[in-house]
Amino acid sequence: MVKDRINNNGNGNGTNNNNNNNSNNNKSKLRKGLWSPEEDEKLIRYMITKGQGCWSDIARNAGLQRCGKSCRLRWINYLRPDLKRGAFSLQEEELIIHLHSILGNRWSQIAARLPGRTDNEIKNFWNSTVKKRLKLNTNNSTSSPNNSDSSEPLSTTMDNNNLVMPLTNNNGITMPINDHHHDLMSISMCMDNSSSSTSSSTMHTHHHHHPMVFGDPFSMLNNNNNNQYETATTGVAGFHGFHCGDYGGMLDEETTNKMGLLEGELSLPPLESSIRRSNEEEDIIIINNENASSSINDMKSHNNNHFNNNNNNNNNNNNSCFNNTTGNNNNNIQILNNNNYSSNVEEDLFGFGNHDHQVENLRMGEWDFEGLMQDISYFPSLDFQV
DNA sequence: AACATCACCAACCGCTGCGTC
DNA sequence: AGACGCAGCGGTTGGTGATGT
Repeated sequence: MVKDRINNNGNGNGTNNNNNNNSNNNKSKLRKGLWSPEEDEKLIRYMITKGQGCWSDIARNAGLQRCGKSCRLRWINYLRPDLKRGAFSLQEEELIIHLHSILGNRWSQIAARLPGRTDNEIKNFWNSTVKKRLKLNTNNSTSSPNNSDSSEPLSTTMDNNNLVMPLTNNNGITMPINDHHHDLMSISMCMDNSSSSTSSSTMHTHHHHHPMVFGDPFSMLNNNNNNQYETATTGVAGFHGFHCGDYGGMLDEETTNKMGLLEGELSLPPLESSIRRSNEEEDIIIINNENASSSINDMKSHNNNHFNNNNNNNNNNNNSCFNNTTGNNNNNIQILNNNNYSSNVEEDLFGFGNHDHQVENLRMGEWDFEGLMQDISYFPSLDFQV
């Protein structure tokens, strides 16, 4: 649920408008607080026509009395057309829990593995929902009394030759993990497919006592479970090259075939940012028959899902705004409409292009997934190669 | 109905890292 | 080398609607 809240505090400024800063007239004119629909429209128009660039320039040139930082946040967290919006699915929640158990409060890295979700969104979701739920679970079971909050990942422990995913972290949160479906597959999902060694890894998990939906990494891309396999074949672009082994018997043969996967082979989403920098590029086409404003309205509607396949694709692949094919090497993102409000925009329009740093950070950052996999590879019950 | 409290989440703040000059 | 600008990140705040009393 997303509320389009308009800030009406009388003077038209943000609720937190800081008028104390009189040393800089320009700054004092900058709006703060909630964004108005007009501001949204301005920003979207600008991003559509000009694409992404220096945010302070964008703020200025778009006629927004906002700082560049604010524009950037608004775009990334709210206006970007590839945002999924809506409630988190169970699968996403599971994934978030797992990723958090490994990454800690590295929200951007978690978000990079949840297509269509922002770090802010995940962070809020975690703080408002998951954390509480986990604490409840903690209270219902014995757990570490340590109550300090922590941004560190939860620890993993060994239990009788089985990997038992994080029991408690420093804040005493006990992960609701009694099931063995919390296995290495979840860890593997966190890995960057840039690693050649991991991409060829074969991972076996041995315990699938429950038909864990989480095992379907594509379902998290689409809330409509009826269509999850459609999503698997036509869904979010760039899901390639990451093979995670055993599906644990969760998919029958037909499903496997439908997904176009070899038995025991599964392509999982790598880092979203990695997707975006993939050499295998995708056509992203937004078609609008009306005018720019309707395009904008469409983008602003939270059901737009330009980048999510859903039941409405009418089995027409051309309708898919986000064609996922590993062999698709044409990389144009096009905004099309009938009113000359179209432009070929660079990839950056959707915030894709500006993740170079992020990609680098993710690859070079402090979290060494390769190392993680090596660290865990000696777990006796985990039969995979690194 | 009125008020208090809770829950959610958009947006801000401060900090860090990186690139450029 | 250091100053500066910018992007990005994570923590925090505060407004608003929902819910409880």
